[in-house]
Amino acid sequence: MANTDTNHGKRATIRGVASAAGVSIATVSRVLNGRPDVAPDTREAVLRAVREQGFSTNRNARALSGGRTGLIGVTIPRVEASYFGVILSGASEALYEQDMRIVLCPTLHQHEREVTLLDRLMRGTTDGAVLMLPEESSAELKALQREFPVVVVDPRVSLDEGIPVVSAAHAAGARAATEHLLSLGHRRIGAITGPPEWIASTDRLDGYRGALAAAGVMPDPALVAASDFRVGPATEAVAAAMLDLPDPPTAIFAFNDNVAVGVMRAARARGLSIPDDLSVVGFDDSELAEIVVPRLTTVRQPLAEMGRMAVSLLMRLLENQRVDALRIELATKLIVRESTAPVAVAR
Amino acid sequence: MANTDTNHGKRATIRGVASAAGVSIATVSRVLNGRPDVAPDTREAVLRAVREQGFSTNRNARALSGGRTGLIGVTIPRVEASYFGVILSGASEALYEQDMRIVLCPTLHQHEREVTLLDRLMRGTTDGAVLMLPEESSAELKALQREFPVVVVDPRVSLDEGIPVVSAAHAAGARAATEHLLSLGHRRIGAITGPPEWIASTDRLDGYRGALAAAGVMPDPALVAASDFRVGPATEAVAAAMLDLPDPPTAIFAFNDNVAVGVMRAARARGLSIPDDLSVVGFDDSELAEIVVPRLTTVRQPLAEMGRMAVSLLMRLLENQRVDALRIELATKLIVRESTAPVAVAR
DNA sequence: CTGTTAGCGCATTCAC
DNA sequence: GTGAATGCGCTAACAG
Repeated sequence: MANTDTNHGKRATIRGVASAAGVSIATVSRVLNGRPDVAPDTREAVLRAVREQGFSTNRNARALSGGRTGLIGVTIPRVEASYFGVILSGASEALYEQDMRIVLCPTLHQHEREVTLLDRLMRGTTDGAVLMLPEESSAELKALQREFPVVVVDPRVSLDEGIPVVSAAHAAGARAATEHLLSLGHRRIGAITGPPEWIASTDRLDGYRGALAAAGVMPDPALVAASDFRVGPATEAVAAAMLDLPDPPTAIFAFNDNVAVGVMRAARARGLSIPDDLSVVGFDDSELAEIVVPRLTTVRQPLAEMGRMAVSLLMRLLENQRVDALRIELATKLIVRESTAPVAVAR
Repeated sequence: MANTDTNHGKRATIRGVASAAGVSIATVSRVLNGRPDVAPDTREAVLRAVREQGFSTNRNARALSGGRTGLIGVTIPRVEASYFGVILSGASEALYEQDMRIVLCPTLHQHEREVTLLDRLMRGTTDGAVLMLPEESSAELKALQREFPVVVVDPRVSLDEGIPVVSAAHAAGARAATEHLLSLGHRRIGAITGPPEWIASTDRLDGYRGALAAAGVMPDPALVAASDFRVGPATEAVAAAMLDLPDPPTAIFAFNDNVAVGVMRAARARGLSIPDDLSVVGFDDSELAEIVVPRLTTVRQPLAEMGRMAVSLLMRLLENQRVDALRIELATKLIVRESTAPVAVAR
């Protein structure tokens, strides 16, 4: 069966290009992969043939033969949550630029699905993976990472060294938020954290306390409470309790924007005006921040950047095998809007 | 080089399984693909070997040889937008159940990227694709669809017949929203649409007008205005203009939730209370709807269902080649919250 | 029912 | 510098 040089029927293959250019497929492969050992004219001829036939390499074949699949797995708890969506978006842009594509794996926060999915990803479909908020333990991740390039983004709990991870500078962000409040004259500054075992809680708490200490403000344990990170009655109740304190705070630093919304609702329910009676700072700079009235002062996490950084780290892992900085923290930024104001003079 | 039966080094292959089970690789392939023509004991033996070796088929090899890749492309304008995220989430769930995976292609609303991405998807990486809001013309889509199974979700403009598409029942949803307002006694009901060339605008407008007509309410052209679908000053201005009419509406049907937020802001700026002075209905039931104060009455689109439906349509396309219902409209649902109330008696 | 034989499209030694 | 040959892991006709 002679192969037709003119691609009329099916997709162009390397063979067609080779014969059109009057060279062997090996040579075509070389120029396709940017090898240096090809004569300029030969390269030229091949490229022309490639162009004429609209050829592009079949990734499956390449994967089977060479190893690389050009696909990167991304596990994500929930696709519809824009928080993760933004990280994903950053990662996807970076990958697009590298001419690689994403295999999406929504885990729904279920450990079992993570395991299944990762297992599948490893079975030749994918060159590596970006993991968001995995429920895996450090041990599992470490074992995984031994046979499969992986980087974790925004881990929920503290991970062992040796596991590549990129996250936001929680402590620094929290410090900035607290300092902002302090600079407005607030001294009784409440903090509503997330789940105590999460990094996002502990690290931000460190920043909060650090800022207070640096300003010589005595921390009041009554002004620190935990909540989950969601909007809802639970969060509002926590906020309410704090506002009902005998000596209530004049400002509250909510450890994420959802919590901040809860605080605002609780305040409204008590007839407190924001920011006049109570200043509120959030964390994340989610879409909420612009929607809410008044618009929320908050700490922006570089979510998209984290996604980009994760893939660039992963890419280096795929090549060098050895990278110097395995753990990366990206700076946050305080976004001042309308929910914070100088503390009221008379109270 | 004799292949080691015990898989100690690398990943198990079909060959290893075959020799372990004492059969040929062809037989293994058969049971792997659920072919009926295998003796029960043979099948049993093979399955045991598969289990013992922790074998699973290399998808690249299968793709190269057989055709199927087990991958479905999904183009999405912006991953971080939860509107699309929810559709994606539905699609991804359905795909997960089918043991297929998503190759994600964010297009950023750029036609050029869509073309590039689709081109790549077709080059053997993917078995078919789900397209969200493509900028492609009907002609392009039709050509595409000829050589590549594709279904469009939530098209922005009207598409030629023959192109498989799943969308929400815009008109019916709008009718329900308008009827709700009518049942509350409203007669002067404004409508703020999206871009006039979008289906979401025209179809919903039909529903709005239909409901009005059915109730014997004369439509007032002054009560219909267009906006883009985003939150922002432009939308607020449109709403403001309508509220400043000599004979303003007592209710406004915003064609999506973003616009509804704009209406609420414009109303607040005029000292109008919602829902006492003005009822507002949105469309989409986005996250906003629950956040906004008062919480928004709106028409819920079955976004996740649309995603699921799109893949199930696609699956059938991949098998039968012929499907009866190529165009599917999913029902919407009116969600009544706090932004609508009976029309004020005295005005 | 089961084994044999060919490739799928490409990357990759090796020679030349 | 370039070409011929070999195999990646699997599916798909064919035979038997």
